[in-house]
Amino acid sequence: MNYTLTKNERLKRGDFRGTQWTKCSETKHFSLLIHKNRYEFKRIAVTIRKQVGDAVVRNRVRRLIKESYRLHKDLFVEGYDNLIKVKRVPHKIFLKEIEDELGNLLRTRKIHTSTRQ
RNA sequence: AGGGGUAGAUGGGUGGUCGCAGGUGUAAGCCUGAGGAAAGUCCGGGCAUCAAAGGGCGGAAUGGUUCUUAACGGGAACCGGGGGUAACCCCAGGGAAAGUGCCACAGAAAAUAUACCGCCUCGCUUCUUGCGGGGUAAGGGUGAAAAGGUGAGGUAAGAGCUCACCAGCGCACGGGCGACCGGGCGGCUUGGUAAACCCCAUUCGAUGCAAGGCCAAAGUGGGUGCCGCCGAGAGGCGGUAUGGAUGGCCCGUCCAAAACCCGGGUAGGCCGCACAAGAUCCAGGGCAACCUGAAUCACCAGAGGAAUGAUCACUGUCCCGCUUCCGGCGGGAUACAGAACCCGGCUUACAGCCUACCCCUUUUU
Repeated sequence: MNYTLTKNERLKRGDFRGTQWTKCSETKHFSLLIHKNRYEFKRIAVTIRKQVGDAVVRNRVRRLIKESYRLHKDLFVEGYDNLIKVKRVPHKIFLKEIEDELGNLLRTRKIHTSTRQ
């Protein structure tokens, strides 16, 4: 188990073109969309709309989500692209809160991935 | 001591652990990694492409003067006007006798002046008085603004009708590079609005790094005007001057026409891309903005659905409470905000703390 997040694990511009995303689950602030990729490993991307907050808040939320992914990689499934959409900004932007909500997001997801495989 | 004005600085620190991006290195590792505003995208430039980026019309911007600068709508000094006891601050600050338009409500009248009340006078009538004609902008009332202001003379009552001073206009003189200032003379006078159209002067080609250049999977070939005649067709001969580009339009200019010519270009990658109007410091010039010269520094952010993060410990600053001999303990606060080609400005946001100079008031001497 490694706690890294390299460039290959991030989605690039071409990965968004014509991709059919499947919405798996959703919490108060986030929603999770996944898509089977053609690699052996998992990848992640975070999207936040400009209307959600200013650049400082958006940066902080994205970094904390990436940090949570890095520390809990085992919760994600291999061979899938994960797109986390931030619908609105939580009141408390701390690592603990983001980790907890992301845990909830992934726990409610399980059914969908099993049916796809 | 209190209140105020101007200019500026700072934008928490140290260490550990887990990570990210770039550079370097065979590797281990080492080095570097957001801001004063990175923001708003409001101006100006560099750079790049567009057919030479040419002329005219249109359009846009600017608007006291002189400087400064790569350039500016920025900055400096000065002039004029306004505000403040003062330090100081604010001003799109050219033209209203080139023309057109507008000036709500109120008011008699809002621009070739006008007569509602009042004042004076004449006629008729008459007990008081009333009616009609004429003169009058001194007074009343309205308004943001009422046809120069104040005073004296003058008059039937009045009026730049006359005179003095003031304001404004014109003329020459003196001073200043200039905006303008000063005193003098003249005739006595022409409302405001140009961030209404407009006029004048000056400036501006367009588009922005998603500019643009190079390589290039996949997929796929493309172009060669029109008319007439001949010919089965391929094609040939002759004629016509058209088609396309110029990004608001026109002129002008350029490109293409018979046998072959050539690829263009998506995904993706590389470059553009950080040595630049560079930073620090010194000397000289200038009231200042700024300029000139010398020295030193250099891997010093370079991402791309977008790195610069997370967490722990100690600690700095400020506030509150408790305790109190220095002091200690507990709690809280620590802003605005995130590079996206790069610079020079402007504007806006900003917790706390600090510095310099200046002004006013009070007290003491």
